[in-house]
Amino acid sequence: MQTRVKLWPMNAELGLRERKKLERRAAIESAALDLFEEHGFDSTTTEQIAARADIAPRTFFLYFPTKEDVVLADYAQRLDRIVEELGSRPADERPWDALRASLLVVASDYEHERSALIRRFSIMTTNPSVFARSLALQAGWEDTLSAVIAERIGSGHDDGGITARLLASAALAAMRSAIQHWVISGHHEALPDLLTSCFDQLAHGLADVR
Amino acid sequence: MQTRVKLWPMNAELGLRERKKLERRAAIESAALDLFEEHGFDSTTTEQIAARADIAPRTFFLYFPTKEDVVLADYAQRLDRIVEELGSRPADERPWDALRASLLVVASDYEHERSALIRRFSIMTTNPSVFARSLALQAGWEDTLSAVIAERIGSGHDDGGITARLLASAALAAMRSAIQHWVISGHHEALPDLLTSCFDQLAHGLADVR
DNA sequence: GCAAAGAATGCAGTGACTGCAATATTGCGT
DNA sequence: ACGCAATATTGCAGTCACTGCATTCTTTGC
Repeated sequence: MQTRVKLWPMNAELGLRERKKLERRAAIESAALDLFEEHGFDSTTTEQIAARADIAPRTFFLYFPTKEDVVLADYAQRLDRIVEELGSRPADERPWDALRASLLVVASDYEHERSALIRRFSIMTTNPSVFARSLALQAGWEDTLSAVIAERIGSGHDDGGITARLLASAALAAMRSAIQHWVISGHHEALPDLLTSCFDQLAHGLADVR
Repeated sequence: MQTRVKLWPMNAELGLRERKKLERRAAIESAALDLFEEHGFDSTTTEQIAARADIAPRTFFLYFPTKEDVVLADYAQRLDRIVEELGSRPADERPWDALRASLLVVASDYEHERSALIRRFSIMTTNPSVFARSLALQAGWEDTLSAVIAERIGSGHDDGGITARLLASAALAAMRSAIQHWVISGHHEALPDLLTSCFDQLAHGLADVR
């Protein structure tokens, strides 16, 4: 068993330039999260973040497009991970099962990173603009996933991709529901179990609930 | 058969004050949408909107919390309509069917208001911040709907409301998928039909797609 | 008509974000 | 080592959404 920490992916073969960039990004991120926790998201200015991260105010925006995005800096890698997993699933597996398996990977990442996530989530749910940005990024996930799924189910299902979109959309809805429940219930149940149960409920018996 | 126009609900019994407020709100909205179409959302300032609506710049923010919200001014009433419909559904109907029926009401509203909606949608999909705000508002719908559904299914299902949330979330996912497809496919198919088909796919056969 | 409640306005900010021009740092060939 | 090209950082000046507060108008109930 191997504990995967990976704050940043291994950056052995990267040049000095790239490595510094990664480091700086991480420095900004951690400075920002600290400040958000201390003074709240709204009361923290990008200048303060820059100061603590030892960069010029202007430089902040070379690394993050908005203040909100700092809180959600991990989203891109999460999506990569999902897509990667989705690509490595057997071609004859049903899309729904492939989606379930792929999202489970992320769910267990989440489970392992609990404490770091709680920070982010609490900022996210507290602050409308961060929350909104988070949903927008997830909509991007939906686009990506539905494109991958559309490719998977191929031209047999030539419905303009609505089935693929629906699959992706439902899968992410399951994910959000599971996470939401996980968070508000104080992480009693394991996230992967919750997610599995959501997927099951969606696949069977959604219409049968009374 | 009765055509329901209702840009604003009938405001016969309202006092002058309330009536003026409604009018002003509508004036701001229409001024804003015109300007957004002419010059784009980003290049339109709230001052310009105020100028065209004949109000002081400061007053804009008495009517709308953000510039984004002008584009999404109808969302509150849509939700009201859904909840109202949901409340009038027979108590023994299955939640999923009740949700379907309620969202169909809004879908047919949408269908009838095509042209007005296209304006909004094109702004929404073009502009990230409007899109994000739209998703945030829909998340609010999800909260409301899942609370209503939770009440409906009662304490027999005492799972902390995750089933209710999942139902609401899936229903809205169906709605979004249907709308998205409706918009990008140029409104060939009728929105209510698309929505029905999404609901059906979700309820049966989601897991069976290959 | 009058006083109290509520709405509109003006003013003076704050802070996120941008374009641009100047400067510093790094990578690479010699 | 050295210099040159590429790239990253910085500073500056500006725009604009949005806010609090004090002031002025408008409506309403009497």
